[in-house]
Amino acid sequence: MDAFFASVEQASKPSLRGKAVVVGGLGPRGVVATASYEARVFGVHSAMPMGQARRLAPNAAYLVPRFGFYKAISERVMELLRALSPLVEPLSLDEAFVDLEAGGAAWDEQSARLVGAQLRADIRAVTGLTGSVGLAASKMLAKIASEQAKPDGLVVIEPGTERAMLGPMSVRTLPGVGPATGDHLRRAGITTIEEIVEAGEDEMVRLLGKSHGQGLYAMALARDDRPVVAEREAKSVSVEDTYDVDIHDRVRVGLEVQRLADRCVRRLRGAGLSGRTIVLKVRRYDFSTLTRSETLRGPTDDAGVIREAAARLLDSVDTTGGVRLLGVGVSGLADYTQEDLFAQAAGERTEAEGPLEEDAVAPAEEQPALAERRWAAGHDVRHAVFGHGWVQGSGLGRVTVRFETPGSEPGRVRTFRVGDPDLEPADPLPLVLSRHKESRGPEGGAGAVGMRSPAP
DNA sequence: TCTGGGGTCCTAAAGCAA
DNA sequence: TCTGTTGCTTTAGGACCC
Repeated sequence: MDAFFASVEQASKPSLRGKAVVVGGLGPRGVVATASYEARVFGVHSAMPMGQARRLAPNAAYLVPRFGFYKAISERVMELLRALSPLVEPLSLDEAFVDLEAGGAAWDEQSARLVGAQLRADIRAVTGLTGSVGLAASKMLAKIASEQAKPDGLVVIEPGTERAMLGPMSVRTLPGVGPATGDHLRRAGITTIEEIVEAGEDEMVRLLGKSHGQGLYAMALARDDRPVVAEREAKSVSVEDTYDVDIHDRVRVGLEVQRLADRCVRRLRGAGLSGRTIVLKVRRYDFSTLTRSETLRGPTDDAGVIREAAARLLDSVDTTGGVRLLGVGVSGLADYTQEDLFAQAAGERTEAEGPLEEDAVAPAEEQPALAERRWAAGHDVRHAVFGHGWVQGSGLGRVTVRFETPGSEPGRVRTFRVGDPDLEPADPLPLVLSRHKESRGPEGGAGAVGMRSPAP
């Protein structure tokens, strides 16, 4: 999907169409999750600190992500993909590989193009959003093709043309080459994919190690036979929080770790999982990050056990100077939900579990944050008189709401008191009227789509 | 107002067992 | 019994991806 989060917001908010929209964390330490193409013109891009984005595009609309809504839309798209083939491998909410050959949906360039075009139309009809399709003989190439196809396009890489196409491209095009590897290669005089080929496999292994070196060399030759894998099991579950200001108080750090442990356990149990290895993550005031882990004798999903392990791990960490982020994770996952056989690993474990189930009441000091969350920028609201709208901004005891819906004209803005009883949070409205196939548009969008090698 | 959150995979060192 | 090799597990960190 093209600029997925931002596109969803533009589709639900007519007044934002054609405008610069930035979705991401709005706190003092937020980063950009997605920028609309209009915002990218100003140089705003994913992972950029929000403050920098605001300097570059001060007049853009800044919105908090609505993951639940994006997930629901993503589900609809994934359904369309699964109708094409049982082999669908989601990479994220807005991207997936599809093995069209395995599904019998396509067997050559011609049939693949047809499927891709129809898919784009279907996605447009079902979600109202556009996206892009990349068609090629491997996952790597399909991914590159889909990048080229964005926004709102379809690109086919024809078998036999791969090497010539890749040759002049930057090494950074290859999946797995990020800033560090890119720099490493550049210092060795390698900036293009053909230079990887010229350097040879041995040199790549010498530079990057066996696994990475061999992998990249193969990619540079357009050799990639990784299969599309439908169900990949989770290998870890974790939660983490970055705090608006560094935490110095050691007691508070301990409390936060307990809260994170509880949240982690809730997620773990929600997925019906247990795990053996508990991981504590600490990012300090200077952004240095360290992890400490402990492996139990058997998997657990017990809040007391995981809390205690996290607390023990924290004991071994120096937090003087302040802490910017804390995280708790569990890996070494096992599938059973049973009461674990080894809970006594924490021998003297008391039932000091406290209020775990369901979010305990937020501490008083979080009340302002709570009010802001209730009126988070971009979230939907309903007013008893003016109807459905969304929060444009809030502060100083006021909320500004724009009253419009996906199908309406751009709407009017009104301001209310934060405590106005006529105003309440609302669920997002569907982006497309739930019609049947007849309302299918001529254009559409989709995620990255892969196709296995056609027979030679 | 410098740098989110949720993951995956790889490497290397150290301890231990065969 | 001593020494060396190999391999597995645990731990810590880093790179990368969306």
